[in-house]
Amino acid sequence: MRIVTYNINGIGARLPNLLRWLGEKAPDIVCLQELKAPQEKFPESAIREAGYGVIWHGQKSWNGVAILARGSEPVEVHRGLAGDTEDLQSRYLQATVRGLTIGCLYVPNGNPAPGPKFDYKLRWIERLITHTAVLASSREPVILAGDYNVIPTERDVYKPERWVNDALFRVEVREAFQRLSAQGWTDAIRTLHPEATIYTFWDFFRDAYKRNAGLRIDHLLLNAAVRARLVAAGVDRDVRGWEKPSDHAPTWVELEE
DNA sequence: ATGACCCTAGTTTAGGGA
Repeated sequence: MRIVTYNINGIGARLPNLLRWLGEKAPDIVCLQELKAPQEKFPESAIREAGYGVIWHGQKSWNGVAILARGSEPVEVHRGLAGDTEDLQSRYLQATVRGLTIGCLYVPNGNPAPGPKFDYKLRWIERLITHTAVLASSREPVILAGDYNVIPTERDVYKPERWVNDALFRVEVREAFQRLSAQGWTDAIRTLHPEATIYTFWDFFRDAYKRNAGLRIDHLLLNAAVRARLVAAGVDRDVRGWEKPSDHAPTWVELEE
């Protein structure tokens, strides 16, 4: 059973790409981020015709998350994170699918740092940490899949020295990601590939993909109940080389049924 | 250090992304 996170950078512009990928890979559960579409403009019928049940939380122009399930309907449990009633950004959706709890998340970018956007990022991660505490220790299987906008370590970026002051790599952010992980989450890709250079994002600028000047910022965190079932993890890197690609590539785990 | 590119909104240039 394959679970994937994929920042598609605009579902309007990326729909042909997304449908091709769904057809070729037939992933079981897909978490999408950056829909960049209001609720009513989500291409629900195209997704359903491809064989997927779906829930989504749209937003005009920016953000937006969705959970797709092949041959079944995700059952929504949470829409948004508690802790800030004034936060209207669509960045968190949680559902149960085929016995799994799936948190689909899109952490704020946070640049420029320091500044209000960076403060919002740090606060958002704290709200996430509060929300996930009980999930980490749950005996039920839970996966937190998404675009974390966090480069966890120097191994996860092509030139770490260039990123030390960036909101994706600043120590406050890495420290917060560490505290989240310390609740009992397993970073699937890094656990199965401890030394490998693996990226999930390549800038549109400067031929970043061709040069493999990438970042690893899309992660699947597994609680102990899922960790026991983990058999493989990777990135559909070739999708980044398709025509009109997103700047991110689908990032996945394979679980025993 | 800078700017390179892409998406959206909605009319043409600006904001956001990372």
